Amino acid sequence: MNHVTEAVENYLETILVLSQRLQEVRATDICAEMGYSRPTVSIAVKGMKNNGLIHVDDRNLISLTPQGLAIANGVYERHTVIARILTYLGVDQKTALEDACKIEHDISELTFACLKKFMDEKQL
Amino acid sequence: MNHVTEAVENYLETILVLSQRLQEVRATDICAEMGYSRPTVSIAVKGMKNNGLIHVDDRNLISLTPQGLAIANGVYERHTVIARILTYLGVDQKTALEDACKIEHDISELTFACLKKFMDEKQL
DNA sequence: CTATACTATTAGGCAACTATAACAATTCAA
DNA sequence: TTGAATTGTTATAGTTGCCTAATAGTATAG
Repeated sequence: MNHVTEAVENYLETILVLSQRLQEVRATDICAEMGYSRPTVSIAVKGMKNNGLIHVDDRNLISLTPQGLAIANGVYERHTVIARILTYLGVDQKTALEDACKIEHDISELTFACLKKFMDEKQL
Repeated sequence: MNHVTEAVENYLETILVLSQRLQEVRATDICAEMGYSRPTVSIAVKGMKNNGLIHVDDRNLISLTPQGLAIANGVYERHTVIARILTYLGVDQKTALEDACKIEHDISELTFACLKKFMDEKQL
C-alpha cells in the first residue's frame, strides 16, 4: 500500500465522522466540515478513490471502503484517546480537541498503546 | 514577525543542539545531523539569516540570534518535556524521542503548560 | 420545461520543502 | 604551491496541498 499522508488521514477521519452524522456524504459536506474549497476536495476525493480508500457512487455519494474505514477508525481512536488524556491533564475541551487533531498523526503505534494503557488504568 | 514553520523550528533546534556539541556550527554539520542535502540546507540557512533568526559570519559559522535562540529553546524544552512524559508512560527511549520530535511542533502553549505541570508534580 | 441554484471538475497558480547536477570557492596536505 | 577534498551556491525540477476562476453537469422549484 501507498503511504497515507496526514491530509488523507484527515479526509478519511472527516468522512467517518460525517457518515455518522449524515445520511449521505458528498464532497460538499467535506468542504463545509474542513473549510476547503470544492476543487481541493474534488481532487482529494479523486485521489482517495483511485487508491481504493473510498467509493463514490453514481450519485456522487461517498463511502469508506474497508481499507479506508480501517485507517479512519485508527485515526479517530487516536484522536479520542489523545483528547481524553489531555483533558485528564487539565487542558480545556476545545484546546484538547484542537491539539489532538494534530498529535493524532504523529504518534507511533507504541506510544499510542502506552497512552491507551495509561487511560485504561485510570478507568477513563 | 513572520510565522515560523515546522521546518524552520527543526533547523533552529538542530543548530541549538549542535552548538552545545560542537565548537563551531556550519551548514555541513546541519546536513549531517538532519540528513538533508547541501543545497537544501544552504537555502534554509539563507532564509533564516534573512529573517534574523541566525547569524552567519565571514567564515560561514552559524550562530543563533537572540530571536532564533528563543524559538530554539522553546522547541527544545517542549521536546524534552514530551519525551520525558512518554518515557514515564512506558514508551522506550528511542520511540519517545522520535515521537517527541513530531509532537513538539503541534501542541499549544496551554497543553505544554499542563504537561509540564504534570511532570513537575511527579517530580520528574 | 426552463431558469436558478447547487455540485463537481478543469485549468492554472503559488508557496514550502525537498532533490540532483554543475559550478565556485575555500581549505589543507603533500 | 598546487592538487584534491571539502564546503557552499545556483539552476532546475518534483511533490504536496492549498487556492481562484471558469466551465460543466445535475437537481429542483415555478
